This record gives sequence, structure tokens and C-alpha cells, in this order.
Amino acid sequence: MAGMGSTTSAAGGTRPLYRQIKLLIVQDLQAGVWKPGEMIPSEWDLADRFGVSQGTVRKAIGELAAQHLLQRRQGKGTFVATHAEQATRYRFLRLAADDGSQRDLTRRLLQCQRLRADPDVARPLGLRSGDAVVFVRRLLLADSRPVVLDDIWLPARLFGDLTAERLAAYEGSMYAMFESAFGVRMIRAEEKIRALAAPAEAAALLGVAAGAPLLSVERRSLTYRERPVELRRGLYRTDAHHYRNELL
Amino acid sequence: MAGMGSTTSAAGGTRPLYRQIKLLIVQDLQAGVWKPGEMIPSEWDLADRFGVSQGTVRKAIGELAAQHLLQRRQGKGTFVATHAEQATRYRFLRLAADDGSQRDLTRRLLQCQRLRADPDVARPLGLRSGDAVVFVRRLLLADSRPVVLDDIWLPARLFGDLTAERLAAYEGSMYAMFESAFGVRMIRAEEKIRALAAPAEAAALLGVAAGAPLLSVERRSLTYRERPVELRRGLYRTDAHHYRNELL
DNA sequence: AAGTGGTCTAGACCACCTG
DNA sequence: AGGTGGTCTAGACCACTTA
Repeated sequence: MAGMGSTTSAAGGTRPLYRQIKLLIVQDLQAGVWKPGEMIPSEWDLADRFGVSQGTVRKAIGELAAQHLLQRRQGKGTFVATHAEQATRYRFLRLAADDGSQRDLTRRLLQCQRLRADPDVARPLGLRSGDAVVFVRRLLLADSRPVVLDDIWLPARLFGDLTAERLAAYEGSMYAMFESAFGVRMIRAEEKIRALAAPAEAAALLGVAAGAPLLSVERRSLTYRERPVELRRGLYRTDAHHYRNELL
Repeated sequence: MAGMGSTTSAAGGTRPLYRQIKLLIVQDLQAGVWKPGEMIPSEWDLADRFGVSQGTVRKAIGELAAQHLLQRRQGKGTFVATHAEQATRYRFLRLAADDGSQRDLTRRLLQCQRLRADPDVARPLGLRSGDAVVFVRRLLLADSRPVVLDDIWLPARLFGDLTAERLAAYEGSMYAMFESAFGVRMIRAEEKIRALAAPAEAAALLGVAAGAPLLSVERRSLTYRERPVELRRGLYRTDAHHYRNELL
């Protein structure tokens, strides 16, 4: 019997069925029913559970894969997306060397401490000013030369246990650590980019003259349900690198 | 009879059917069989022509719509995407006012002339140095204050007839003019972003001190089949605006 | 061989728009 | 009322991976 209509399922309003399925899957992802890197049930399995056809589950999963919440692997299964992979490790790093070289960046941790959030930090994070945050300052170096100075603020409610030691010990990307050590998976981010004259302190750390032009990249990272989980203010040297972007 | 397999159609190798359909549609788009803004045949119509099911055509169109080559409108039909629309007019303009205001930008044309391409211009455009190009310099103003200085190079082979008069006369966006007046539809673009100290000439035009930090945005625009059709070097004042980006 | 995602079909019905 | 895109189903078969 084809064409049962779109409001057959119990919960949900007039949304198409596959949208409702999508929501149910996202809820399970958010609840941690399946952890990053793990395989989720097969399309047929989910179809049985939800009482819909395989095609409907497939469409829901398709959209979630397009949003990078899930990852499909033919013949293997569908997996919860993770930052702990060589392949997707640079999805959020838009810095590229002008000469096209792919050299890895080195991290140097400068600070890691608990602070009270200024209004300028609290607002983008959805906190109240004075709320506890973890502040991290670090340098990224290419070929031993400093390229990026990052200031990072994280809500202490989520990242209270973060210490310099744990940060220094971790091998993979920061976002990989967030998801494996704190259960916080970064989904997408918004950035505001400006050019500014290097303040004295930043200039010294980056090895440029005070007042030299730097790229200012302010990033707000969001997890499931658009919840902000990170504020990052980066200063980029762009004398041998650039920020690459694609307009689609 | 279901499941005819994926290599039933005459042309094409082992690609899935819907990919082959996609190619056929792109070929027609590129050939100008349907012009920007026009409606293409219905899914059922195309399915009949290509000898496949409606679902297969639908999947092909779905991917083309995701790439912004086509636009679907429920109840109306599927249309060739166009830059001549209020809705998609700012798809490639990433500049936003810091205070969130949506004020329109004013254009002021400064130059429009034919030149021989320097190597730095020729290479990204896929030309040989010395080839003829049309050079355009213009200013974008917000609230009568200059914000962007754009230098634009276009292959004369495609845009030979472009003059200051025609540019000044045109109402819509530049890309809308390209597609309606020259039959060149811009599909996607790559940008390289840097911070630099304002050169004297640019500083004067933008109303900032020489040496003030500016955002440098180099854009390479491509049409069908990844063919480069525009090189644009913009200098942005970011004291009251910023370049917004989303990381997905 | 068995399990998984990927493709394709055929048919039904819904939602939206136009005349 | 008729056309168009949008959703849903049921079933078949293909392609890839693992055992």
C-alpha cells in the first residue's frame, strides 16, 4: 500500500516522515546512543524500528550525511561522524600555504586557565558575563615559524576538567579531543573575518612588527541544536599563508 | 520490471544512470538550450525523453539543484538558476555590516578598459600573458562611505563588448549582467584572503591612511566545466564591516 | 554467503500553483 | 481541473566489504 501520507507517525506535526525520522536520529546522536566513529543500525533495521520503508530512512540518513552528522561507507554501514580522522581533520582549518605545500602545523600551548567571562565573550557563547570559562591561548607554527595565535574560550560547565596537561598530551585535533574526552561534538561554525593592525603583545608572539596587518578570524562553534560551545579569536599571519574559501 | 542495472543506457561507461542523466542536462544547460530563469521540461517529460523512470530524473535534478545549477519551485516547475534575483543576489557577497544592518551597497565605476594580461592575471584565468582582457575598477559604498575597491579582469574573448556605458546602465548585479548580456553564467568561485597594508592609491580611494590594514580578497570565478571566467581582487575596509563565513 | 549501502523501477498519493 | 514538484512504499538488483 503506497502513499500513506505524511502524518502517520505519532509525534510531530505536518512534517514529512523522513524529517521526523531525521529528528529521531539526531536525538539519539545527541543523547550519545551511538558514539562518534561507531556504526549505527542498518537502514533496514531502522526502517523496522520506525515502522517506515527503507527508502524513507535512507532519505533521512542522506540529509544527515550531507550535514556531516553521519558518514556512509558502502558495504560497511553508516557511522557517526568524528573529528578523529585524518581525512576530515582539516575541514575547519582554512589556512593554506601560498606555495601549496601541505606541511603539518605544530602546536605550542601558551596558556590554559579558568576565567570569568567578559560580556564580549559571554554573549556569543550564550552565557552570562561572569560565568566560568576555560581560556586557552596557543600558537600554530609552520616550519617553526609562528603563523596563528589562537585565543579560545570554552564554557566551564562543559569543559571544566580541561587542563594544560591534558591538552598537551592529546595527539589529534582539538575537536577530536572535545568529542572523545568531553562528549561535545562540534558540528558547524560561523566566522567573522577582518584585517587589523597587530597589537604589541600579539605581534611579539607572532614575530611581526607591532601594527603589521593581520587577519582576525572570530569563530563561534556550535554543536547539536545550534548550541554554542566555543569562541575562538585567531590572528593569522598572511605573508606566506592565506585563508582559502569556496563560494558555492 | 525493476532493477535494470546501471549500464543500460547507450552512452556512458559504468556510471550510475542518474549521473549520466545529470551530464546530459548539464550539456543542455551549457549549450543554452534553456536560458537562465527559464523553466526546463517536467520530470516526467525528461524521464520519457531519456527512457528512465521519474525517480531517476528526480535524483539527477536534485543534485543539480544542490549545486545551484537548477532551482525547484513546487507546483511551478524546475528552472535554470539565475543571478537576476533578489533572493540569490548576495550569494557571493560575503561582506556584512558589523551592526547587522542590511543597507544596500552603491556602485561607483572608476575604470573600464582593454588591457593585455600580465602573467599574474593570465595564469588564474587560463590565458597566456599578453592576451586581451577587460579591466574594471569599481568602488562599493555603504552609506556614501567607500568599503570595497574591486579590480576585475575578464577574458576579452568572452567579454569583448563590455564598456563603461553598458556597465553603468545595468541595474542588477554584475553576474546577472554577465549571464544576460554575455551568456556567461558564473557557477562557483574560489577565494584567497589575506591582510595587507593599504597601498597609497587604494588608501586614497577607500578613504583610509596609507598602510592601514585592509582585507585582500582574490576571487577566481568559474563557469560550467570549471572554466575560469573572472579574476577579482578586492580590498575591503573592515572597520565597520566584516567578511562572514560558515564552516560546514 | 551474508550483510550493508547504492541504484532503479512502478505506482500511489500529497502539496502547491495556475488558469 | 490539471500540471508540477514532493513524499512514500514495495520490491528487485547491483556494488562493495567481510568472513
